[in-house]
Amino acid sequence: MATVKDIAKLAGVSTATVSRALANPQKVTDATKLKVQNAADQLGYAPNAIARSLRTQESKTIVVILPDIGNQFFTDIIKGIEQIAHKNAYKVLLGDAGNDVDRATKYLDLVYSKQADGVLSLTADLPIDKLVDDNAQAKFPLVMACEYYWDAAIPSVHIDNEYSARLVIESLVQMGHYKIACITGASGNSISIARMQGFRDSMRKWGLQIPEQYIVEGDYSLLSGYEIAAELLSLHDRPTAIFCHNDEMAIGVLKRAREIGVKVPQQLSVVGFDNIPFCEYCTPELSTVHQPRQLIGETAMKLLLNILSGKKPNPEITLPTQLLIRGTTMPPPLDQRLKIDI
Amino acid sequence: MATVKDIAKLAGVSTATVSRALANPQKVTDATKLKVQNAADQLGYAPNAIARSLRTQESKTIVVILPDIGNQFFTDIIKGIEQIAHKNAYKVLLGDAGNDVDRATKYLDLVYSKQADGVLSLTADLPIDKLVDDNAQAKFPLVMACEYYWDAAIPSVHIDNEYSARLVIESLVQMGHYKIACITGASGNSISIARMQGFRDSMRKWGLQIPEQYIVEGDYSLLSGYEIAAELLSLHDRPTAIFCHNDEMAIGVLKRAREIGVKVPQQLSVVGFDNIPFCEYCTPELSTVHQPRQLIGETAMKLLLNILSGKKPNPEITLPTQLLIRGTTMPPPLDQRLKIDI
DNA sequence: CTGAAAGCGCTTACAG
DNA sequence: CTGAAAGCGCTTACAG
Repeated sequence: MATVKDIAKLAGVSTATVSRALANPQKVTDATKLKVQNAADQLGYAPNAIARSLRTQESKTIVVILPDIGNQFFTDIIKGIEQIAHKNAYKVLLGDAGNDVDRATKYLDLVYSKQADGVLSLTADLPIDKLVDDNAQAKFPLVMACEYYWDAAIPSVHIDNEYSARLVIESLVQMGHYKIACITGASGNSISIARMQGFRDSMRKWGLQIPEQYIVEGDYSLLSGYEIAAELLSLHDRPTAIFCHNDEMAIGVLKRAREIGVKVPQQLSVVGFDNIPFCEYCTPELSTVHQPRQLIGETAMKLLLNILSGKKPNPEITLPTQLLIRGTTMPPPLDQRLKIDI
Repeated sequence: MATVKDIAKLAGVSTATVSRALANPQKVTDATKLKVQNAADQLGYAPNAIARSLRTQESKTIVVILPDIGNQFFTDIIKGIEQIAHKNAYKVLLGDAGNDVDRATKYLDLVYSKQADGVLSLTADLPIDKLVDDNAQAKFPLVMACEYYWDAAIPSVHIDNEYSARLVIESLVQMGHYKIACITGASGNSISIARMQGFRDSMRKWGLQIPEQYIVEGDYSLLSGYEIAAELLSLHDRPTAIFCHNDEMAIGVLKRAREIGVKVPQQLSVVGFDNIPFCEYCTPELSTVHQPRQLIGETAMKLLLNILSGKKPNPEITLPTQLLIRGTTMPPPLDQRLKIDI
């Protein structure tokens, strides 16, 4: 492999000039620029990014911590991140945590070992003391997307989960539903907590009860939706609607309902969250909350870029969502319909 | 950030000893090991991987080139790759090509810039001259998985696509289908070519014709299946079965059939390929060909590890598949059934 | 505009 | 077992 030294020799200049000619051509005569360029081409020169990193103390790489690469939801977010990153000459290292805190934490080492300049985390399932100091300030360039911490000053990009959940419940109540169950994400999950809050607030506003067994904890997988639906649908007082905290679980519910002969949406309304591509390919098509995923990724990356260049970024950005009523929701059977004056 | 120098000072030894105590503790007295260890802990030392890379000339990182991160199919393959990589102290850089040759090619630079030691490519949509020299030998540590080149000696791990396609067709023919259409991947795609070959061979074996308009090129997306199904199902002589070269397209076909009132499987059989998780959540559940995805990833990574450690690997490994007949296939209507003696 | 020199933080033959 | 020294391949103040 050719190095700057080889080019210097061939072009008859110093290594300093080679470096300048390649990186800052305006700092060099046209003649030398040409000489160096030719020599570099002739030798098939490829700069050693490792050596450059060591010298400049930056890797031009950021690491994205992904809760689970198997989750469709993150696809467009990553596309958004990559687009902005590449446009700004940053490389993206994707770290899949496989839903494991320790694996996720491991990726932070890349910053300390100087292989990455910053972190864009799509999970808040990380030990907070590794991220922030005693003043709740981030220890290194860090941005959160989708998830966030309540108690730390980490810049983050997310939707209004509480409000979006209220939209869902309002819509169901307007249709006449009052027996509404909910399948959540893991118990500590910040997103799920906010959606739960929105759910509870909305129900309280209408003076509606939530039986304890109507709230069940899932794990965002197809299977958990499928299994929990079995419980929910065999309840003595069966819910007429199920609000799932993501689309995968909702799709699991649809399958179970089909198998045990509960008609969707006539006997059961189902709402998901995220609007992954498969929603429109379900039978019936899944009602859900659309998130501007690509925009979330782009915005988060721009925030990180700001931090990386030394600017103080806005600490928090909230992006809009949209309730999509499709085929899995309709008013409940007449005898189970809420009677209120609207 | 503390460096070996700081530790050396604090522990009262040389930097050479620090390096040895940390990396090869057996080459050092227990006493010094302890001193160094303590000093390192006290300073919160994190080794600079960049400096180490520059010195050792290896990054302990491999890059995986992904055709499209949006494709569910690759999830488990990546899980397999990461598992073996991490177990062997290699980091994995995931590069999403977004179905773009140029973007895919860009990731090869990481090897030349010394940021990665080798490449594991999940796509063959790459300029071959960038990969191999005039003797068709790989220019750097490189392994292919799933896709491959016919004309280059690049180690690869894949299934027998031709044989698997024959399994599908045999099964359909046994049921009595003879009007079998096919939705392929992009025209140059090695996998799709092989599956097409298997399809043709099988049909020829039974003396069955394939009308030209029964073969349509898709792009492995939900949407392309959905759109192509509209053409296929409006044909004057409609096929009784459609073999899709992946599950996404098959799911698109299911949606279209539902919309225009073609009953699956009574009036139309559909078979996919890959067995992604969503297959079992379709209505009806999708018949498909199962690929041992995680094993493909693990095997490919082991192959790359072998190359990285200087061994000559087996050039090619074929892994078994399994035809899964589920709810989307059954014999065609009696009047459209093939009459043969089996 | 150009060059000589130092240095980023490690590791590793080479002596002792 | 330990240390002094060189060097991986760059970039960048500092002189000129």
